[in-house]
Amino acid sequence: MARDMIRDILAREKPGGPVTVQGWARTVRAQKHVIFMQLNDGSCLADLQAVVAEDHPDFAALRVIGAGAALEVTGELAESAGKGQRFEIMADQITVHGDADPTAYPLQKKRVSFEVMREKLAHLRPRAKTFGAVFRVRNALSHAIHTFFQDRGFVWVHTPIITASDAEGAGEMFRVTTLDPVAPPRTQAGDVDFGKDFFARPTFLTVSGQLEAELYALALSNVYTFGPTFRAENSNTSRHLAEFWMVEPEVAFCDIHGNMDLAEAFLKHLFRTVLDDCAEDMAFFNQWIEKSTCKTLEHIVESPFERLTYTEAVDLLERSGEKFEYPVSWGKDLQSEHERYLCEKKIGRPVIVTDYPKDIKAFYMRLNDDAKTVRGMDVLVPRLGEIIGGSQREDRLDVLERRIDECGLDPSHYWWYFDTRRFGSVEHAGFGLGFERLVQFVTGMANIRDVIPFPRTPNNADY
RNA sequence: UCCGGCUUAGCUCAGUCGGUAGAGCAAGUGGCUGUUAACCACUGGGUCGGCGGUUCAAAUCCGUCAGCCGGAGCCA
Repeated sequence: MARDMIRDILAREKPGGPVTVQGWARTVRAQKHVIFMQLNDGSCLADLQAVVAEDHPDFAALRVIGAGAALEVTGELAESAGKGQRFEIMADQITVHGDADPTAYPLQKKRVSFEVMREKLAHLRPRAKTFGAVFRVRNALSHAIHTFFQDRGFVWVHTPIITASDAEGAGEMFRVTTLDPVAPPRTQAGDVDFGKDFFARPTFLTVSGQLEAELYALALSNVYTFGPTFRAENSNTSRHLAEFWMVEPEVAFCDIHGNMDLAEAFLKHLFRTVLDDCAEDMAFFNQWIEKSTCKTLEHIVESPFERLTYTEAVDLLERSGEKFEYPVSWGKDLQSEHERYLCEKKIGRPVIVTDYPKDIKAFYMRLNDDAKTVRGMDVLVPRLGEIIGGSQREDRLDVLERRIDECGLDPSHYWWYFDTRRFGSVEHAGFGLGFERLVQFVTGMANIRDVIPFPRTPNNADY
């Protein structure tokens, strides 16, 4: 008989008919005359209860089935005689595909902290309710990202994982090499000779696909990247990973205003989609993980985003009378506390701050006519602060070369990037979104390591 | 990487003044009216994060390394 997914069964209007469910036992409650088995197959948060009556030929053997066993149950779908669920299966045929020794299986009916699941049980944690919900929502967000861009005619560009450029000079990079680490070839000066390495030059794992995405935007007009990026920073926080996924749209013939419109529509689409399509999982997060998450997302979807220049934002903060741990002054980057004050207390909805001082932003952002600020933009949301960072790019060759020089970067690494400003340059803009931070924000999960299947952090790559 | 806290049974934790270890949950066994993290009774379960030091004696004091948590920096 064909398999029925629990999600589909629970969506039925009426009981009746034989069904076959394949899944894992969440708990088994064996009584003298009846056994209740709670089954989950990952298709949704809810379990389906299988009822084994006393006259079942295997009743005695089935009493000792423990949590974690892989089971296949066929039987009539009935209206539940007990409270707590609409339907249940009156088990007819039961196959135990794989038992789980209860003295050894760690996910028993008890609370296990996220830390333990992450450190000792990362291989089994997708079977826990919270992680099932996290990874279904993560999937829904990935899908929504592609849908948003594909529906608007954007081309998904697969930018390289291995790169020779150091992008924006932002962050330590992981070196990629096939040289013998014990006895690498040396130059006459005694340095490691990367000319003899696999690519005949030093190479690294990418820290951003933005520069490559710009090349493709200046040919295909609307593009986006969505893939893994790597930072070798020794960051030990609940918001950083050494390997994470990033979304980076890039649009030609577009200035910073078009960029802001895109970012606003993008976030609203993502939040609307999870609220609609992941209602059961989102209700779970709202009840157990972060009590304000659904309200916050609804509020963002319904609110027009406020747009302020950095100079206006600093002015508002200075006049606010609010005491900040870090004082505000023009020229310094906004701290998380400033960002949160702006959109939570002062404005009361998402805020996009633009036109930052050039000295606190990257070389590729377009210089304004005042020669002091650049066309960068940060999208700030309640509870998190910055969720998106982007800019209109510097499209003038002479200004770009000057900025590279000012930032102390080696222009010889960027000859191909300069060529796009030499041949058919046009204004263009884009932004970046850290995917795990998005998942974190939507689910309310406190630690970023719990929203990626296999977190990579300093001293941790066990699974 | 910096500051602070923490690391004891499978899990969550207690452990006084330094005298060699305790609870709840989970598990096992038995019982049980259709249960919902079922319930009731009993039972088993420990290299006190690693290494080193002080002491007659260390879970406890000191040093060091590692990890986790919170904050900061870096950033996404």
